[in-house]
Amino acid sequence: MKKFSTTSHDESSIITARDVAEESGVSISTVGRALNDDARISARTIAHVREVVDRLGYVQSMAARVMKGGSSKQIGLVLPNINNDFYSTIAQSISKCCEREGYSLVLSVTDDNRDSELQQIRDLAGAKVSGIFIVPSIGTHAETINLLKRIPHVQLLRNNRKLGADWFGIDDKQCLRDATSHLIQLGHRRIAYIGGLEKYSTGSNRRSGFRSAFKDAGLAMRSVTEELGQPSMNFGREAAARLVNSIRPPTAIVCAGAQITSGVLDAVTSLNVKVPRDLSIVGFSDPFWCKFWGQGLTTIRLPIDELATTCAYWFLHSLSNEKSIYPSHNIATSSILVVRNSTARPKQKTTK
Amino acid sequence: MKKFSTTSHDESSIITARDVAEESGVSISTVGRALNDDARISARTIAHVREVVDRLGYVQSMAARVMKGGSSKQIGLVLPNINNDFYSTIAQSISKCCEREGYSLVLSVTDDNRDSELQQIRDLAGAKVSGIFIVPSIGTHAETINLLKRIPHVQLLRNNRKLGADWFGIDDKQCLRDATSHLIQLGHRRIAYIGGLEKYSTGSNRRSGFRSAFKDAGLAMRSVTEELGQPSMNFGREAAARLVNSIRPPTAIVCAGAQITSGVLDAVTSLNVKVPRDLSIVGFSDPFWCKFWGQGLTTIRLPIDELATTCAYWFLHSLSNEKSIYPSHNIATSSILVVRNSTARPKQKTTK
DNA sequence: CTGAAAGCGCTAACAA
DNA sequence: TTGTTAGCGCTTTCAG
Repeated sequence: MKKFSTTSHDESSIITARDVAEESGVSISTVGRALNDDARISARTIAHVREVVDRLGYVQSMAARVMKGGSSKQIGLVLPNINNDFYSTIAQSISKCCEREGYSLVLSVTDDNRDSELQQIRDLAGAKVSGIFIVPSIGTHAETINLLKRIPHVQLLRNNRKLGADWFGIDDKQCLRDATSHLIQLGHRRIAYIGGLEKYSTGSNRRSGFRSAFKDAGLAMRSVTEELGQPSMNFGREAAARLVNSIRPPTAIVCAGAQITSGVLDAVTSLNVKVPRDLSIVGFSDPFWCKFWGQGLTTIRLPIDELATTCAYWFLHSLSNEKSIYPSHNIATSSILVVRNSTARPKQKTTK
Repeated sequence: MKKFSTTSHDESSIITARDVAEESGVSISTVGRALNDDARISARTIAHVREVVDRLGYVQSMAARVMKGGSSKQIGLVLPNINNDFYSTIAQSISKCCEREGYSLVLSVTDDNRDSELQQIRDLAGAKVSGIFIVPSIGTHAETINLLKRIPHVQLLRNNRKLGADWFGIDDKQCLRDATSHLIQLGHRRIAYIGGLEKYSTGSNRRSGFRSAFKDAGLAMRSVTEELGQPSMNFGREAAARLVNSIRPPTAIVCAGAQITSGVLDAVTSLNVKVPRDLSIVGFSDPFWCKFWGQGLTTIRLPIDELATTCAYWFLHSLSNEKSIYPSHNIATSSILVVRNSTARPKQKTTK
């Protein structure tokens, strides 16, 4: 039998409900009930058990509870990465919601690699997480999809039709149409679009938004360039450099991705391009430093914080309220164009 | 008894080793052994079991393994927040290390709130995480400390003496001394320091670095101001505004915190202060956008990525190699001052 | 090489 | 109001 000192908790073996039971002279089930505020247990016993629990520093074993069919009270968050403002804001918001609702957050960073994604979702399944927030990678493995059939999940931003129907994202089409229209109205015609590959639902929607701005304006897309690639800073940097150094550089660039924007800004800064005199730029997403860039960067401000929070509460509540009345499919449309000083009329007319 | 279709995995109940055993006509223990590549199981059986496992989409239950005394293969990461470059870089690095070593990462965001910290560490203890990375809050509860006595953990950046001895951080004193010396050498004397409270180990070390720069230069700290507060953007903004609007504003500001730096830059930008003509600024930490600020922000570049990676590998290895030969206590000193264009000689001599 | 059985810590159904 | 007991799914002896 174990012995405990009253003040120190250095006892190396793990404290179980049984230890608490012995120490407080009741049975194991009484301990369990006391901790769950079971109505059948007398207030006096509850208080006593609680006192012993505190003294011994007992924590309930999640493993045992899960084995009995209980919830793990863990939620998975599967993201391409976490070291940029866009996703880290999402993580922060979701994390706080989970904490308030009594869940722990298991973070999986996939680097947009489907193998990594599969491995991590296997782990989440093994841990019997109660649910998963996922920004799906592309070419998600069939096994991943099967695994997710067994776990409540909600997609964020990107939308893979093979996964569950629940999705929260932004209106990608609208926000790129607004950004592009802004440039068109300023008189730009030779506009370049730098965005993610069409394999990403976001990439395809944003590109279609870009194109629809031309249609709205009744313009042909003659002098337009579209650069599609990985939604990474590197790709943005390379694409921007390529455009700036081309024979007939565009008079404006629209960025269709947060990390792409960073890359573009980096390239443009090192190449010493005068913005907006020689080139107008519209960025994507509005981290707080955008106002610092040059004389201020014109960007599409996305309500990612609200999006993540709304999504998190909806999801966590639908987990407890057994798939409540809420609708499945949502779009947060409220992205707005913040016009600062990186966009202006083009120096010279591009169409006569 | 359950029935499985060969192609679909929609069976709603959970697939256990027993299901695999039945389906493949061997015993449960054989399944377990096959999956652990036990030498005693024939290659043919292993292959067969594996095939069935893949077909049924079986995933081992972590809960059951943990109950048998196994490792949860989960690691906790306890941070004040995640929505800024500093901590999100740490999270990214640690996440990748954990993935490579076969661990999942449980993310806890404390907001520097000790109650939240306690709650989250209780959860981590309940989940029987194998270890914890923690940036401790201040005034950590005694119960938190007791809980951590039972869980291998390593502190990051901040150092609470009441917790375990393992710590990885930066040389806070050195980096602020370097930053301050730079300003002194440029001729500044009326220098303001904006940093975290002394309750934070980082706050106290950085302040002492600031002061030692004056000592090194043989200067009294007559015209110096020290603003101490929460290491938040808001505090940085307020402190900077206060200084700029004071009767005798400083000719230079040293920031001793990443978020404080953001706040200072924000204030200085909105107040339209001419940098470096009227005010020199040294920032803390070097996210990629620092080169965009004004003509480029002079900052202290910290090796946070390397720090986190080193720490993660050391920690994860010492978890498996039962507290290996590595030393306990580490400092990564290699922070360097990146001089850009936010620092210059002061407009007029402050000391005659 | 493989199977049977005990038990990890907890919850919940059944007794008392 | 409280105690007893049977598993949850796995690993790990000990027997074949």
